[in-house]
Amino acid sequence: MEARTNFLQEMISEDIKKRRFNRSIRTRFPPEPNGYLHIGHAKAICLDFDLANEFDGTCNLRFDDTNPDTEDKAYVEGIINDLKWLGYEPEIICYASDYFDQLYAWAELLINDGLAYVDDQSSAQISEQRGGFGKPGVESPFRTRHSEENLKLFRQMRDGAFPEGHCVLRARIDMQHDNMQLRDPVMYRIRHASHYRTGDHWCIYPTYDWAHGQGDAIEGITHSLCTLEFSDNRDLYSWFLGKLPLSDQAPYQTEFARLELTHTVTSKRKLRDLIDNGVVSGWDDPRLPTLRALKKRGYPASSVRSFCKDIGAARTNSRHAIELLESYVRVKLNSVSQRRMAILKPVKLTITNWPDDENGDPLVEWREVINNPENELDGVRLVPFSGTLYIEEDDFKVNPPPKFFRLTPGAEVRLRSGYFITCNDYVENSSGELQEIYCTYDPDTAGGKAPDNRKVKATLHWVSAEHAVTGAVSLYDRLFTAEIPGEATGDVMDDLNHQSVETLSN
RNA sequence: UCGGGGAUGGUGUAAUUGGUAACACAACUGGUUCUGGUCCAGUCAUUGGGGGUUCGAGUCCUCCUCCCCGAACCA
Repeated sequence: MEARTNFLQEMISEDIKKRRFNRSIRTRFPPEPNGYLHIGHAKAICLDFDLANEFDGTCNLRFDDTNPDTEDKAYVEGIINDLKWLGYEPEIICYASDYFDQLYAWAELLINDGLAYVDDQSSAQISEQRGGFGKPGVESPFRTRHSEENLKLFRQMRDGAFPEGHCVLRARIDMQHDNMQLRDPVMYRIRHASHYRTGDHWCIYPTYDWAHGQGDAIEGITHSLCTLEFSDNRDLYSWFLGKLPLSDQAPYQTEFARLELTHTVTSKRKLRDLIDNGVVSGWDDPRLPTLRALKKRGYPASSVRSFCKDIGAARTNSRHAIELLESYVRVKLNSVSQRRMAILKPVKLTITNWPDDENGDPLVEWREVINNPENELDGVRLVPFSGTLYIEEDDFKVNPPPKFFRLTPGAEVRLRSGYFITCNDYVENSSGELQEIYCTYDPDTAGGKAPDNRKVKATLHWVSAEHAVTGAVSLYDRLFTAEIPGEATGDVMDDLNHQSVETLSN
């Protein structure tokens, strides 16, 4: 795969060339601890970390924990582990809640500068006054409160004098602005809830907009990358930073398109619904696109990383075919996986001319089998071969369709690393189900090679009946039949693939 | 309705920044093969539409069309 440059790399190169920052490149990955990471986050993570690495910078992991109602410590730990599995190590692990004191102090600063005010209206009133697309908003009657009063009220908010919803702190920007984000956005709201890190120390919590850019500035972030839906927040991001006394050049925000994949969902709400409704077994169900699920399914982290690296970044909304991700997994697995033989749906196969050993029992031969045809260094293993074997039900057909190359009555095939066998007979039960297959083997084809160089059309997997170990295997398919789940009816549940898992055991 | 963003094959990303559409996935043909895997070869777009500038336009100008995001005390 060719590594192509994306617009973010060009942008950072340009900043370096123009010496936009007096410090090294610094990025951050800012998840909210209210769910686990999925493949969409993986793209953001790879972008944040790889960009930093590429330009000799660093990347922080910062938990955006400004909403005590929905966040939890368990998610923090889960996310840290998921990130580690993906193969990245943050420069530091930090939390928006680390900055609550600084944020509070800066809020008082804005109040003193007449740039923020306490609004006693309900959220419904504020929402209504915000106006709409093309309709300017109207100013709150509390917008002209004096700084001293605002400061007094804000401190009372902090000290728990008011119930939830009684008032909020708003930035004083412009109720007529075309960008709705700048119509006096809320900076603090009252929540009498305990926070998983700060406990009951605070009863006012900063909003995303008031916390995010400030956290970036505190950490010395240079490039704050996020997804497209935050585009309109960018002006607000810059506005806040422009009003604060910062010693470094302020970071700036750039957006890229989030990763969407066919036949799956990545919204936290939809994932949660699937779990809560018992459609899947949990956050790590192998049919989910969460990192812990991919891990459980056996996806190598490196293939997830190369996938993310190669899809790059752009500002175009798009949806990648899930097959592309799968192809990265296959490429990786094909090169590193040691092969083993297992029979999922067994049918008994007896070799009628197989010899006995000196005790009169069927001879057991230990055949040498290559572990990985892609890598000689993986060596070989010995596998027991005898006169009674299991082969895959699908590998035998009494009445073969055209182009069926495997075992049929009268046909000769190879048992991988074993012998050539020819089917002479088979037995079915009264209901026509296959019971057993009878074959003869050619002793001259040991190891699967014929001395006369005759070809055989198929090579079958097998397992010695006497030595076989039982087990259970789950075969997972995609969770949704539709490319875009829910596109037709609006409900993703309507597009569920009801055969997304098949568990076989014996 | 207003603001912001976007449009290159079946899918997604690229195009030395105005120089003759590349790479991957998918599909289809054929070949190889001790995994119907892998591998190899081949086929598959004149860039949303119109007009313009130019020797030359996916790249510049202009008009149009369509798509996405935004009116939480969510992030």
